[in-house]
Amino acid sequence: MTDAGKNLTADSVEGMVRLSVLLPMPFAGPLDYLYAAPVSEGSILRVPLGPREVTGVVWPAADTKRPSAPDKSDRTVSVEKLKPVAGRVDMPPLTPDLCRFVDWVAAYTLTSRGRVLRMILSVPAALEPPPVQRIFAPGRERPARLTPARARVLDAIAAQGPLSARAAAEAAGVSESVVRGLAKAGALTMREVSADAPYPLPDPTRPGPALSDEQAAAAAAVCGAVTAGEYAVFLLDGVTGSGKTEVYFEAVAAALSRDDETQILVLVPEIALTSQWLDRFEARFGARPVVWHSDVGQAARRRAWAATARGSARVIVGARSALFLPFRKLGLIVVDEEHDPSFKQEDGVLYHARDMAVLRASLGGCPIVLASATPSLETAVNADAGRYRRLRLTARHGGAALPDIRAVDMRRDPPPPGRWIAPPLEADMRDTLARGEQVMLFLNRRGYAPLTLCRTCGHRLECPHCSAWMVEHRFQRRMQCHHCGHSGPVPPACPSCGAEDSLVACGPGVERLFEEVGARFPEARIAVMTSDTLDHPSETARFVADIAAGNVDIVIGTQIVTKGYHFPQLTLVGVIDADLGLRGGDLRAGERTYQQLTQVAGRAGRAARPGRVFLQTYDPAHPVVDALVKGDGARFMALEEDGRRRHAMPPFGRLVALILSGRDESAVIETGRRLAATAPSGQTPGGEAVQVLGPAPAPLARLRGYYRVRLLLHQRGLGRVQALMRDWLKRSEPVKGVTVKVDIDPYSFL
DNA sequence: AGCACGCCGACT
DNA sequence: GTCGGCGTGCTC
Repeated sequence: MTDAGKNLTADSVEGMVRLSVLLPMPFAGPLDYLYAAPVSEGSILRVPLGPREVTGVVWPAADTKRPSAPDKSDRTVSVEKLKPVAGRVDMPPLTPDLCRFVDWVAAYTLTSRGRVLRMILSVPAALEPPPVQRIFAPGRERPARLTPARARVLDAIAAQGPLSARAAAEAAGVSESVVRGLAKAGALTMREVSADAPYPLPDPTRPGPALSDEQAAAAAAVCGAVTAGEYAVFLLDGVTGSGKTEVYFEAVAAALSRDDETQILVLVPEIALTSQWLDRFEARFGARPVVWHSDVGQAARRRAWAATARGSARVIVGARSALFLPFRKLGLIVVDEEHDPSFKQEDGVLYHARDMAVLRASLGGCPIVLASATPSLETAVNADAGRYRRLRLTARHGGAALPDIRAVDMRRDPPPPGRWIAPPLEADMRDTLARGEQVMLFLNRRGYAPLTLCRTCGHRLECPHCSAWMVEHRFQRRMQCHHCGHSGPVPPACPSCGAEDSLVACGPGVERLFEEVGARFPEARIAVMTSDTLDHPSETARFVADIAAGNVDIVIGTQIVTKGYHFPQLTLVGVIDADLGLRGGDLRAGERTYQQLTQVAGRAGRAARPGRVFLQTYDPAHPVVDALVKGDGARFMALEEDGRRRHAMPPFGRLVALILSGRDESAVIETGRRLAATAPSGQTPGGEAVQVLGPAPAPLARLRGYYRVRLLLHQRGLGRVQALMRDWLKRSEPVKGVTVKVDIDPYSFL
């Protein structure tokens, strides 16, 4: 880094240019600095800020066509106050379309541009020179004393080429001091190289699998857009097991084949990013893609970020935050399982990665593929309106049949008291196991039981920080809050009345189901897959390999098992409580449950043997259950669409949630009152009716010790709501100690 | 976001 | 008498 501008005098200001620099902090807009020469927009700089030095990005001048209102602090700071830039960072500039993307996301989500830039510059270490590694190569001298240990080290390096001290020592079975000793004696020479070896390149010329006619047609459509390098949105709508991945792999191959620079981003829900997915990618392209998600360690993140910015990373697969990587030349985006609710970021900057991915593709001028067996209503409506091009895959790959789905009426065929598997499911489990096939039981509830109460006084064990029940985790012998992570021992007596042996578990969790299955099927080998048992990726890989190898008879799992896995011997799926997701009445409950149950059902019978799915329900006539049983998702989604249209709910209207939270309950309530008093009502300038509901206590009225109140704005139309929201928030007097979060297009109603 | 400045309690 | 709690406020 240079020190341009040191000892700056008043006169030399004349020769300097003014630069707008956006900092990765929650400022309203860029700050101005001086620099000796013009610098291209997107360049990454070091600039002084008060007593410290920070990283910033040279920002394009405000674009009046952008949806954002101009920053209030637009008046220019006088030249005398400007400080000179401290230096430049050795990294290619952010591309103009990435800068525009930051502006758009900030304007859309009502956050500052600086906060969005912070998501881009998420790995400060990547901007520093890459760490060096010391490697040892054969030297000129012959060692004076060639001990056996020394000889083995020299042999290892002769055979494998230059090695680090650790690698050489390991290969020779000696300690690192032997290696250093050889270097000191001149028998080895030490060299410093960048620790970041380039990522292996995926090879698009390797032959792909044979595609069905449907797959080939879909692949051809996407590849055409990739080759043309034009913005286009495809909905790849294929039943579970139809081979959507193979189709978009063809598009990845086409993008890789364009030139040596084009980059590809594949977004997947975090839990679908499995070793099985990576193995498939490697089998197709001969190398693993660059992986990006929250569990990737510090060093790997730094390397992935830098390689993306420099263009040497060609294919990046990641969770939603990968959308904010600094690509140089994006040629294709894929959003797999596009309906998945986990694409909605629920804290910090609230954005929907699928929607923002479409925006990024449009700004970057590249095609995007949204893939799902159960497309979201939003995407389906866009496809029907012709904005997206729908590509259908109607048949399972390799001729496998879709599973036979039936409802088990729990009123007619209830399980015995204290048990959760109804007789029809239990009978089929026996038959399935007798045939040597596998069973999966799905219950989206971690722990032993969702509720523990006292038989004597009726007291319920609640989290001290949240309005939520403590969940017993019997494997760990602890009570746990699933919202804040608070945990404690299982109390020996009721904390309220003191009665001993009076606490009873109510309802099933996967651990309780495990107990029941163990009792009913003592011979069976059972695996429980939840975020508790799969907290390390290596653990997950072991479980998955074990199941795929047929070493497990019954898999019990939460939603973690619903995606991404392919277990050829699995033929029976039992959904313990198909009604679970339908309670609570949020806007998308029906849609989400339909999608989730379709995905779990899709785990059954993916290979030669046909699959069966049992849905245990107290309401077999419910449209969701009915649609699944009849295999008529289209009718269900049409019904859902009709309801949303009638009520002008998304995707035919807009919702914005305000979440107020603070430690002091009365201050939070007061904020709610003030916001309600100044709430917009009537019609927007565009003639769309708006209405504000609330304030009401949030469904989790207390979370981590914070009181939470919600307001919901509903606009009966699709006009922009941002200006209206900004005005509203400006009109309302803030209360100290209370934070107000704005969630445009909320998904979760918690 | 940091980090300073700034005004009120328990210690050398 | 100081050290230090973290509550506002500024950073080009």
